[in-house]
Amino acid sequence: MAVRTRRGEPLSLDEIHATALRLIDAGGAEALSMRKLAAELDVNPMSLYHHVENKTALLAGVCGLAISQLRLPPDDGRPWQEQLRALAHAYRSLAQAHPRLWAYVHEHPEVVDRKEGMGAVLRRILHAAGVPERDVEATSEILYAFVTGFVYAETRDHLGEHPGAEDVDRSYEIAIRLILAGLASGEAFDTQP
Amino acid sequence: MAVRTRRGEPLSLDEIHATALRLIDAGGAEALSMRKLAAELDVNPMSLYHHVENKTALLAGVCGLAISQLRLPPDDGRPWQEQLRALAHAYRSLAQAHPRLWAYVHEHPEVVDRKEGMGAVLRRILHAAGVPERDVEATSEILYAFVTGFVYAETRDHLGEHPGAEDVDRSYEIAIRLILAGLASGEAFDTQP
DNA sequence: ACCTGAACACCGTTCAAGT
DNA sequence: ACCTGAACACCGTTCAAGT
Repeated sequence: MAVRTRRGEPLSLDEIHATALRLIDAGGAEALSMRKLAAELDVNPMSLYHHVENKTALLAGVCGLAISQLRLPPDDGRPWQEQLRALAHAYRSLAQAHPRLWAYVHEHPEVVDRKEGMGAVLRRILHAAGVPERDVEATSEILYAFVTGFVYAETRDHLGEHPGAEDVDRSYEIAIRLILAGLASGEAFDTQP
Repeated sequence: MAVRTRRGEPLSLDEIHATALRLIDAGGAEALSMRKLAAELDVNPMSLYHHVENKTALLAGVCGLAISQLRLPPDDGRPWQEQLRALAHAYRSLAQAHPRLWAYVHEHPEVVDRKEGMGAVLRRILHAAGVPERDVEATSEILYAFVTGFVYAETRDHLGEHPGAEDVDRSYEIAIRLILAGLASGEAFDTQP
């Protein structure tokens, strides 16, 4: 719409990422094309390849940028239940900020390193929650899948409409409590195979 | 590879669906193209449009076919825990039979009617589990998201490699037990907003 | 009725050439 | 160094024409 006054000035990676994110927020990652992005930047499509290896790398870059904005809750003295809530809340907030990008992240798990960041914090919390050492890793992956699955479904459902805050937040509260109660019971881990 | 002896005989919708499913099993829905499918059927690409409205409708058809193979556990007298296990098991088995198609289903939730089939059975079980009436619907969607999120992550992780049955099945068992224990505790539902 | 060939409007990406 | 135009190998789909 607005005519951009580029043309001449150098075209930075930051500018590419920012514009790509804007297009993804508007239409989803599947609607982003190198050619449309170039048009939005008022630049020849092929110029992009000077700053970015290919489309996959571009998308990975944008995802990495968003992921780096996840503020992981610190290891203060709070009970593990509160820390787990805080972590889930941080993740959900980020997804809600860029729901369409987050859908892409969920569909391309290879762009996020599960071993660092969220994974490490999750494992620490599960340890504090008394999960047996041998099950911490598996439980971490399970909870990651639960929370991402829930947030994916939630953001997808509400992409068109307004939030409808009331019901959604109650759903979220129930989901968190189900997980906390399941963990606290300890019943999930007493197998002996 | 093998030269098909079509050409002349009429080209049925069933044949199209079956061949599409085979291609999806091999390379995923994103690798399926109308042109490749036509080549595999030894037919002009445009002939497909005589049997199918477009690519989206074709994929919806294949998904519907797979979904219809879900054998929902009957309402026998078993305890709700066992029925929930059976339902989750049925869903997971189906996903494991066609993991790449199932990824597509997960990424396109509009192709499955959440109100019927699994949803109805889930709600019945949750009712039997003592979930308060007002929370049955929300809890059903939460558990659906949890299970699909887990199975999606699981099948995606193990698409290349062999199952590695031991660890995976233990993970699955922990996931189920977490949910069962969370539900049984009743702690998720005693809010008063 | 069922199939087809040519064509249109898109893609991502390579490569040789321009400044 | 950075950008570009033409070209290649793909897409989904429309439409008028063939049997």
